[in-house]
Amino acid sequence: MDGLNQRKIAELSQVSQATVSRVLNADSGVNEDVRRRVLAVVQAHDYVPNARAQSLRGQRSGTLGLVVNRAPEELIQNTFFSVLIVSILQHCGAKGYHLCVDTERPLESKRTIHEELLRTRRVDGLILAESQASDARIERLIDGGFPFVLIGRYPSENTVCSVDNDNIAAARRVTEKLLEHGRRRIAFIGGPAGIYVSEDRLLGYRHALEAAGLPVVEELIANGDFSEESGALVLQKFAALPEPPDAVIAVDDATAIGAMRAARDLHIDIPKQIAFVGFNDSVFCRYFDPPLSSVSIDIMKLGEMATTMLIDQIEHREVHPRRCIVPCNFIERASSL
Amino acid sequence: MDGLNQRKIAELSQVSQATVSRVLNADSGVNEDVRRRVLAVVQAHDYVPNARAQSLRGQRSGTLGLVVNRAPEELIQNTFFSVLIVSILQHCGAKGYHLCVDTERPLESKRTIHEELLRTRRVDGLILAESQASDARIERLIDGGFPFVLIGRYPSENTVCSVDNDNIAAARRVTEKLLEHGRRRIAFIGGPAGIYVSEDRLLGYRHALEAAGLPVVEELIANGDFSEESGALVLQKFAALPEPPDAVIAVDDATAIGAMRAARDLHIDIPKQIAFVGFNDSVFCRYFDPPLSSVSIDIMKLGEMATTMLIDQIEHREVHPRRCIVPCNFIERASSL
DNA sequence: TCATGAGATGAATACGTATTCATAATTCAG
DNA sequence: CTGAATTATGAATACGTATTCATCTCATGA
Repeated sequence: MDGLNQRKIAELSQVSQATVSRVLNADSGVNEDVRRRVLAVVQAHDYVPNARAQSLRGQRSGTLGLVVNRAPEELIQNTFFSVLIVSILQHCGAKGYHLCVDTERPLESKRTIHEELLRTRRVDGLILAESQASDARIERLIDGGFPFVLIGRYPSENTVCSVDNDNIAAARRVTEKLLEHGRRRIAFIGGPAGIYVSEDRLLGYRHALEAAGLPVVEELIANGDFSEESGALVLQKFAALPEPPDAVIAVDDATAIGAMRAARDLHIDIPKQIAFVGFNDSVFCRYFDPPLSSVSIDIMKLGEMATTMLIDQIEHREVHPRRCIVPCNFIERASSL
Repeated sequence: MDGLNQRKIAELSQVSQATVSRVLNADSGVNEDVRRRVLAVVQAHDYVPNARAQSLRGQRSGTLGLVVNRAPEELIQNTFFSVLIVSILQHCGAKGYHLCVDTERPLESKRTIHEELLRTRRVDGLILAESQASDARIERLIDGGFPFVLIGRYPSENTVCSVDNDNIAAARRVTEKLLEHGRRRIAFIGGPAGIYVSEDRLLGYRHALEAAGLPVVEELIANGDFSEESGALVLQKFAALPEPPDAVIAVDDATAIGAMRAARDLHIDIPKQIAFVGFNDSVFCRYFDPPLSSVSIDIMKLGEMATTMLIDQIEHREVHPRRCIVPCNFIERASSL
């Protein structure tokens, strides 16, 4: 154990504790001899200042919080989360912050993790990666004036700092591309109702069809639940239609792959009879047969922007656009050519 | 902003700050009326104690540190990391701890992240997920008497708390299984030299061969670097041998898949002419053609044990076995049948 | 020579909590 | 009814740092 503090260093250096603090913080106005003497003692005893005391005194902890409010399975399956963490971690480190990660506590505890982290002053700000963001908890953060950045979308966008993919634009681009390739009955498989990612992608799909003067056929729009099974089920329904689709855009790679397998099982030729496109560009997309086209999301960029925006807020710098959009990249592979 | 503290609550409740503290900490010896009065004020003003002050005063931060000392690419590619975090997160939460994640800082900063976190008292203990653990930094942690748990292996095992897979046993089991299936020239593709995971798995492979009375053929043992390319390269060399292998165990799924693709490109029949087995049981294993056999690692368990052991140390409980081994599970798929 | 100011340093204080110590109020045994 | 034991509470202190305020020294200029 240490038991070492500035007072001890001060004694050993024959100066006051205040001077030790000044030396350590590179404060001006300390005699060169004294500075050297103190530093010598500090080094000799390998003294390290106590971060707890610093954060109590300094009113900042130097720690950012990341709240991941998703089901464990989702966190594990999806690389989104790990890439996000790595990205945030890198940028935190570069700017001298630490990162505290938490998931929402179960209902048992009254206090939200947001409060637990922010209101107790454990962290200086929060990055929220929530599945559904429209939430009373967020209102409380706004009311409290706490610095936070939302990854995703939020109804009142000008109030809240947020970072998001250009889901709408990306889905639109994918749809347009499929139209270019001559596909005419393009279907869409979303996630559960209310998930904004799914809604936005559906919106982009609609936009593209409307812009092309094509009807939006409601029977070609279905909901899954981000699982392979749900994709397969939906595809079977699609295949049973009098006029089955000649292309499927899925909200998710897993859904896309489920649908694709179902199509293969029905001996439907991919991509000749039907094309498939997923979202996320998961590692396994290129291993599939045929390789699955997918929309690659720049998660590293997402994390970078979120971190930067949050730190800007914390350090009272102007946060330029309150909402930042990171463009996606459509990776075309054999499944949609 | 809050600006709320126990003194203010005390004033409003017409008691002393000490009493407020006692009420909040469910201390005995406080009059029921007073308790109710204080609690009413606390709730009315939605007061939350300041964690910074608590940790300064209480000599504990209630936060664990997780240090991930690996290349960003590795963290992103491999699900190991994200699963580990999720697991640790869950068990931290259950026991009332928070989790601070950090990567090793670049060399620029003199101070190790270990020191940065532990010595500054930012966290109460550390979980180290390092690629090569044998390190002077660890010695310093031991000397300092800091609580920490190593994920992986360490030379002086009785001194250090560690959690690990049974890499040796698992590799041995895989090899034996392949022998059972009639494979006789089994090759092994490892990672870069010095990575203990790779060394342990190689050891298990050797053990199995020796136990079966078979020679360990050095030309069937090669090093990759956890990448597909390296797997492919090694396989091409293997294929060019006078007597090519009839099975390949790779240290890693990526390596295995690279090798498998190379074999396919050479029109070698899988698994008839050559079998493949990887490690990690990545999501994409089952999507591959043929589906890749792989050793599934119970990362959730790993995280649980590490967290439990660390918290036991921190709370001065006896830590039963200093080293815990989590068994792996061989998932056989078409690639090795 | 003295007043002025700059420069260096120590003393004191605040950050917000938990805990010890002292004290007042109450109870109990005799 | 008194002294001792118990209980409830407030005052004081410590955790370790950063910063303000006061003090002291020394040089400079008139």
